[in-house]
Amino acid sequence: MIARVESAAATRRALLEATAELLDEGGVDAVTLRAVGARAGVSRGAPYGHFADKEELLAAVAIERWNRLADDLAQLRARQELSARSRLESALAAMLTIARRQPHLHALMFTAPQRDPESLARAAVASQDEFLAIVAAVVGESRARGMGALLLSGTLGVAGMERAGQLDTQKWGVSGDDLVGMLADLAEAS
Amino acid sequence: MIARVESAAATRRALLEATAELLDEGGVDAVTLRAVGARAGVSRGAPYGHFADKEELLAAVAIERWNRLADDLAQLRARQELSARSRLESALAAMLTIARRQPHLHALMFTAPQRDPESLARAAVASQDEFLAIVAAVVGESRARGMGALLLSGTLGVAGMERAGQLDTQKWGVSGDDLVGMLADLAEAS
DNA sequence: CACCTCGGATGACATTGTCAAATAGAATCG
DNA sequence: CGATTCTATTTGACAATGTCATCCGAGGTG
Repeated sequence: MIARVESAAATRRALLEATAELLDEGGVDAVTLRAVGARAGVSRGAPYGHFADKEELLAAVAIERWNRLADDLAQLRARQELSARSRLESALAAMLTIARRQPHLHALMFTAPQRDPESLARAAVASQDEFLAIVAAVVGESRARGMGALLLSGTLGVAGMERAGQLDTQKWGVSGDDLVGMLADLAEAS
Repeated sequence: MIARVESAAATRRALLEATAELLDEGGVDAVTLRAVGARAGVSRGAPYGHFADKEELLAAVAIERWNRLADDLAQLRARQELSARSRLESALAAMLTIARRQPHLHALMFTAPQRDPESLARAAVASQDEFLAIVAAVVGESRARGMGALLLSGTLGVAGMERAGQLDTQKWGVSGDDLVGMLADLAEAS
């Protein structure tokens, strides 16, 4: 019955990809189980064979993105030809890029599901740990945790301001990129 | 027809308050037009006499909260018996308090409506200007805008991390309050 | 070949946002 | 004072949606 589990896993994968696509294209409102099913080539009820409900399907997409980010950060951390500072800048930029290119997905990554809030938080830990290591290379182990939390929050805040349309460069005299640059400076100077 | 406008305005007010209550109690999913109408003592269709659609009703609640925050910050700015530093700390704390006590409303305040994104952004400007003035009293006019953007983003980010359950004090060695304290230190030191 | 297992399909239902039509009650005018 | 107009509100209706109970059908097993 290997064909069976293969096909079942393929369906699950198609559902996740269809969900991610619809999310990027039209936001969370565009993600209806019927649309997901149609795009994945199955029926509207198929998701219930793989996920408890719609929220869990969305959470699964967010978790996958967290895992991919962890991989990206791990690879970044290993690039010793870069300075610690530029690795940090790249890490911050990577997180900001998600927010800019996939704003709805990014919002989902920071939205705790009602049913199982732990699953999302657990998926985020791997990325956070990689990020912590990158920060530690700049500020040292002793200050890494506090500074890491500050940089992570700061970047999330910049993403949030941008998404809300409240980071008018004319008004503030700085762009989102400037702000993450300031955060990186802050780490290096500490 | 004074009685008319009074009663119509009263209905509008009741709708806004019912929406805010339901939002606080059960999140945005708990805000159904039927529930809003029931709590406000009107029917499910009554909101359409005052708001274009559900989104505009929710945006109106967010706008009201922005306006109230602007008032609070203006009052805070006028309290000259406090040091500039403690006024700044209070301002940051005020914004974090909204996120903690009314997380769903706070999220709405940073969610641009599809229909009229400008209305929300415009309502936020008053608060931002008050905040800018409070920051300027600490860092001076020249650095106020850039630092203001950094502090505002930082606080928003802390709120977001807390709401997502991703600001584990054990893991990071700092609390949300510690982080806004770091932000205030940062301003003062600049 | 009969049977079973299980992913997937389908029918059904309650909930919801939305709008057109109907209603009522106050304001205005003759 | 009576007729009319205006407008906030109600109600009926409908399509879209999430969800579940039930059914189907293709593998694999005896």
